[in-house]
Amino acid sequence: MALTDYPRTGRFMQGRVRQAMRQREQDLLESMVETTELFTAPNTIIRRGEVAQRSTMLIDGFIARSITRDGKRHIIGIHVPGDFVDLHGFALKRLDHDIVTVGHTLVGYVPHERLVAVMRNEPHLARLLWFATLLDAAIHREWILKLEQLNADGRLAHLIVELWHRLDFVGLAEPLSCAMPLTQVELSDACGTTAIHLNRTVRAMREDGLIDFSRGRVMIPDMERLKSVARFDGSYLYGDGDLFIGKALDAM
Amino acid sequence: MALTDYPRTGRFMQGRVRQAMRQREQDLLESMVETTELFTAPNTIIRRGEVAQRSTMLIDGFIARSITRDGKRHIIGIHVPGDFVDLHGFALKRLDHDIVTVGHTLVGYVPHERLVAVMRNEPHLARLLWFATLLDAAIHREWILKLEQLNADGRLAHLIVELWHRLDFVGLAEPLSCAMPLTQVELSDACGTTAIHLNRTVRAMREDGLIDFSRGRVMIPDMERLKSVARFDGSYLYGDGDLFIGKALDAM
DNA sequence: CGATACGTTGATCCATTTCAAGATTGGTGG
DNA sequence: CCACCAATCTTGAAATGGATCAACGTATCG
Repeated sequence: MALTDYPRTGRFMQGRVRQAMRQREQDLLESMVETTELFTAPNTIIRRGEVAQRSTMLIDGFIARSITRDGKRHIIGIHVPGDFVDLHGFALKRLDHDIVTVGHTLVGYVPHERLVAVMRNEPHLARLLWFATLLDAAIHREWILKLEQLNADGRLAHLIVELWHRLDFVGLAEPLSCAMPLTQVELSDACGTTAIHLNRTVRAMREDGLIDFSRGRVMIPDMERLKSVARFDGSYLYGDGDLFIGKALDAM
Repeated sequence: MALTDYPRTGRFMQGRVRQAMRQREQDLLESMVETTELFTAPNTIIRRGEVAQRSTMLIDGFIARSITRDGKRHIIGIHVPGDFVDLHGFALKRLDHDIVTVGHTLVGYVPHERLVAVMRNEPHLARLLWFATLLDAAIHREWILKLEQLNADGRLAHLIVELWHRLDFVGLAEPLSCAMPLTQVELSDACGTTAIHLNRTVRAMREDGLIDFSRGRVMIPDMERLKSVARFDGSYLYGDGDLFIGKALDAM
């Protein structure tokens, strides 16, 4: 997958409300990226508590939000290309979690002063940015639900199905597989289980024909069955399927 | 506690960035409440999937966000007076969860067309509203963390300490106690455990002198010890203590 | 080719669920 | 005011999912 053969912000809100963005706004957003940076090894882009002067657009690869407590790392969110990873850092100023790259990652940086200008002069685009942070919150809520509701196999299934859908929105999923660069330790950090237990869960699900990992990808032989293990209902992802949202946003 | 001896929106952002609101903005917000409604029995104000034409300001009492899946209810967030409970419903339009009252509850309704006007004419107040939804998201993240990190006693301790702090922000907490109208079943729905297990956990914590429930209140004999059981770090609540946030918001 | 991260396995212990039932409380109508 | 009903809280015993401790295999890469 080439890293630079498409606009750097071309995936923002793709599959969601991107069609609500006017061409002018798309160009403006693209021009707001001041610099890009490529990480080829795990790296903490922003640390919890830091005061950020810029926000990060994920262009390619994966990024996790993590918090380390009592010496143990916990992953509280995962980002895919097109995500405005720490847009909330603009209004919140200091973040309550770390932003860490996973595998090879290309990001673009948007200085906060350019966001200030958008807030002042581009109310429609500003609304779209607000909407983007609300989507994050909706995903948070689903994670809360899955942690309350499911045990290890369901949690893992849910994580995979969610990532597949989000990658599909931005054109990065195959029908029966998608990239999955997280290690088992990282998966366990995101599922709230021990790495050991997650490993056994993976084996059981593999033997059951639900998932299979190989070379940074996950294979999903039977999506419907995996969804049912995950009790997955994708409406929280607010995809384009629900055309109403875009219209509602326009009417704002 | 009288229900109407203070402005209906007087607690919005209190303890957070309310001091960043100009008097004009405070008056404007107050005038945006079209009607109020008092619930004396459990009630679902808005149902998941519904298209809302107004948002709900919680004036007094408690409200939970819940999702029912596989016939089991899960609580994914709890609101205290001053919270703009479903402000995100304005931009998201349809909600991904229910909004249910807990005990006696007084709410105010703000029609969405008045929010549209704010978006157009009041950029500073609009930013504050955005900030309010980002606070919600920060609380979501902490819930994810607590579910990944803690077991039953820690989760319950965390829930209580968080609610105590949020009530304290709006002047509704006593030094060693606060209102706690949730039943044990509801607490278990919010902690991701069985009601039975939560009951045993409550007993153990009571015997240990950590918490005690009586007549809709929770007593906290030793806040520091409870915080340590909860591994509590309140920075995610973005309280006034961090004056920088308000200033950052003004500079936006 | 050795270091280092990653994946795998076994055995034991503990937290939590499940099923089943009883006790307590609060509210309502007679 | 009491009787009764429903919701809430409480307890017991057995089954299970997951954590923990301690290894060992296996990629991968400089």
